[in-house]
Amino acid sequence: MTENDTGGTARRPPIVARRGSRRSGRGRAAVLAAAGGVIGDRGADGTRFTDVSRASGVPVSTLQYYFGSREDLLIAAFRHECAREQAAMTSAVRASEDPWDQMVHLVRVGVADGDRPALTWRTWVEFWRAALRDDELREEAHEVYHRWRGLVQEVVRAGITSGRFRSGLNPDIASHQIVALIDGIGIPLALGDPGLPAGQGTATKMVTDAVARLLGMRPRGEPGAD
Amino acid sequence: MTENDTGGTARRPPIVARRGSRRSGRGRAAVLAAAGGVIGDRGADGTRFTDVSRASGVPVSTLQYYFGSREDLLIAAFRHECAREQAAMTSAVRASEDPWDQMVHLVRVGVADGDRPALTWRTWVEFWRAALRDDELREEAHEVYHRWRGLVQEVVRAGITSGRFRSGLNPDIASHQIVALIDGIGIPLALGDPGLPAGQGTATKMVTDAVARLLGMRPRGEPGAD
Amino acid sequence: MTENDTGGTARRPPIVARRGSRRSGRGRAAVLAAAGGVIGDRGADGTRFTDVSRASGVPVSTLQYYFGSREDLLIAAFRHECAREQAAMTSAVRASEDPWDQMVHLVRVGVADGDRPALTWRTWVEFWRAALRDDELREEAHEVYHRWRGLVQEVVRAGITSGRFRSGLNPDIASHQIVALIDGIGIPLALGDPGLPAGQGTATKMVTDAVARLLGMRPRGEPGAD
Amino acid sequence: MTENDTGGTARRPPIVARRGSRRSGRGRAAVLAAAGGVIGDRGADGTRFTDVSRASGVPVSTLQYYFGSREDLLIAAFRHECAREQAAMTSAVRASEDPWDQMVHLVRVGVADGDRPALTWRTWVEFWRAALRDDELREEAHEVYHRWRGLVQEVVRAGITSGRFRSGLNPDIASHQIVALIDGIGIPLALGDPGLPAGQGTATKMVTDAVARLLGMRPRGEPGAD
DNA sequence: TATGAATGAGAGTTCATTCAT
DNA sequence: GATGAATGAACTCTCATTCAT
Repeated sequence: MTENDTGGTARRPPIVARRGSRRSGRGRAAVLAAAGGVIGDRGADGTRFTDVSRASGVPVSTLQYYFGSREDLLIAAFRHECAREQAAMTSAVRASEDPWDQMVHLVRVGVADGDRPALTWRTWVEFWRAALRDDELREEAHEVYHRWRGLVQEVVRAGITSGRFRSGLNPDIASHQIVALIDGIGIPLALGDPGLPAGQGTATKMVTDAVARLLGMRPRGEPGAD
Repeated sequence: MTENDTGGTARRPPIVARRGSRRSGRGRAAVLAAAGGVIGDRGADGTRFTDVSRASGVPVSTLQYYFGSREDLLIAAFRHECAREQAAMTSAVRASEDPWDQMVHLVRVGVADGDRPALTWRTWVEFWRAALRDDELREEAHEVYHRWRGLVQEVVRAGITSGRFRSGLNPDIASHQIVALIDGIGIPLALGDPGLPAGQGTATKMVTDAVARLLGMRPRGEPGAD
Repeated sequence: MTENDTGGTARRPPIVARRGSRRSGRGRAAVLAAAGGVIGDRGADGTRFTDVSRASGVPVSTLQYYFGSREDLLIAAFRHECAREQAAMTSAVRASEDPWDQMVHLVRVGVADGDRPALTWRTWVEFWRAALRDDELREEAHEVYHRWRGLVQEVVRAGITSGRFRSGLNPDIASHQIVALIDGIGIPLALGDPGLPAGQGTATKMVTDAVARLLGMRPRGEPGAD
Repeated sequence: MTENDTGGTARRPPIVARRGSRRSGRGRAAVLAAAGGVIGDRGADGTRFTDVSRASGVPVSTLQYYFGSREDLLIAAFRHECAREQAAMTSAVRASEDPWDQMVHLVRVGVADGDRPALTWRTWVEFWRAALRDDELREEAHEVYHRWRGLVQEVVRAGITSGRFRSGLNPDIASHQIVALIDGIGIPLALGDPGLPAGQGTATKMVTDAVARLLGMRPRGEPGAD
């Protein structure tokens, strides 16, 4: 991150690399989950060692021993979250054979307006914000979006091939548009925008509807125009 | 002991109310512009009084005299930016009579991938991030989005009436979808995503294309489907 | 914004509880002595962290680590002084068996116009002043005075029983009167009043004389009136 | 005072000398009364220009124009209080011809445990505290105590002459003892000591009783011993 | 004469980090 | 490997004061 580069050298212990170590491995994962919660709660910049320590029950100096600097801890936590999201997306695609169904699943998982959408999306906003100014995280973000759009493109291509989606579709462009729709709807969700049509799943429905139209599908499964 | 009532009443000088006053008014506006720059540059949380002081040439204590606390300064800066954006949007609509042209203008202004898109969008990401955890800013954000979607809805309605857009269109839902597309494309722009198709204006083109399809228009102006 | 939760929980390190710990315990006691000196010298309100740091050789941040806030440091320092005074009083009583002698000792210790009376009394004035507006210190002051008067009352009772003091004496009232005499003479001592009859021990003599008369004793040990 | 000698030269305008000026004279007196209240309330060290400004309705810069520095304002306020006290004492003596009655009046006025003893005594503690470290105020304090004891001595002498008080009495010493009793009882009063026997006027009674005994008088007016 | 605007100095506090077990 | 103790750096904020009407 950027702020609070309070003097001192960034003594990053080799532990960070030793991902697979049995002992600290468990601790690490638990800590990362706790850290993710704190980030969603207080924001990345507001996340102090003390907070993660309280949330995880691990002493501050141990956290530093595990992760190095505060910055490294935050990065690790974000990576953790990204990996979870990635896994969810992949299994969403695997849940069906039909391209449209797959797309619907993807959108549902992506919009995530089921249980507590704000919390999820707050974390994403934090992630963007952090990635803006941290090279490592920006790199991570690029990869995450690359994979994410790759997944969408696969589905789009399958849909074109199978004739479910309109033929003139450019999968790359479509993936950008679809991902933009999902991320874009996340912002009012994160902010708890009272202007959003009420009702759980409304955001998902709006996005699904738009995606159907972009892909040349009717939401009800009727043959698309074009 | 007693002294040092750090808490207590928020000593916000009356300046805040006196927006139009000659002296401090000028100073304030200039400072806010400078602060906006610093926020885009270093992030809101990374914006120290010292930074704004350096950027504006105004002493730190004077900044505090003008705005009260650092928090208040940030809020004022964000409000300033929002007002600018709002003005740009409104004049974008006024630039034409034709609904589709108006929509194209709106998208162009909104996506803003002309000169330095990253800088603009970084500021927006900062704004969202800040609004997540500040009540005042969240309120402001809701209003900004309310007005922003209101503008889009007007255009959509005009387009439906004039027959340029497809008839079954729900203006409210459409406005959510269109705004989401624009915000959503802003994220790769902010992050400098190398996966974005190269070329200035590409993002705008992708969004315009998607909007055309959502509205039932062909980008080239051919009669829309539906 | 969110960060900088200056308020929140009072991060007072557990050190406070662990009085007997070897390491910090020593440091703490030394610091408290130094702080007491600074308070007498510059006044409690004029006592900055920097001053105590200079006087004790302990860095400012360490002082905060030990005591928490400046307020807590001052309170701890006052408590330290009170404990010392209390010990001196108790041992003054133990120095003799005869009630009148005990009383004389108490007055001598209390008036303390031997070496540098001003310094001692300045600290007490500071203590009163601080206790006026701090609940914790006021509580402490009440306890100190309670014990202090308790001691006097014991001696008075013993004197009544032994026949040395006049019989109609109310020990409670007498203790208030005697303590008032001592505290009251402390004020010109603290202020270096040039109106005080010259000579070391004069203040003690004046108070002893008054106490003798209140108790129905002659200073020289002649049988008292009443 | 001592603290907060924040740089800058002590530019004291000549106004301070111009006590009698018609216009500002009124303002000055009102301000001093207000300042006295603030001092009793928040303590001298806690008394900021802003506080006095709020309490008096006079702008900060005007206060500075009137009194010069914050220190000067405090000194003027204390002088104001001392003058009031002095007047009260003098008129207390004038209220009767009989020395013992005069003494009783003096004690009553001095102990002042009628209406809100704590407030009055808090101001005195503040005065002592301030005088400890300010040469001008210490000088003032010496004068105040000189006059105060002078008054007591006069009464004592009259009492000796008239045969009301015991003959061996040393008026100077007696005045020190009596003043000490009064000031000394002021401390538990200022601190709201719960150990003080309850009931309005109790403190006065205890002091009067002690004074009677010191002077060789019985509280009931019977001929004193010795 | 009186007052609002502006500013410099200094203080407390938070927090990441280093060091020694 | 893990952790408590100690400390330096930086930042926000308060407040008296100066300056210009």
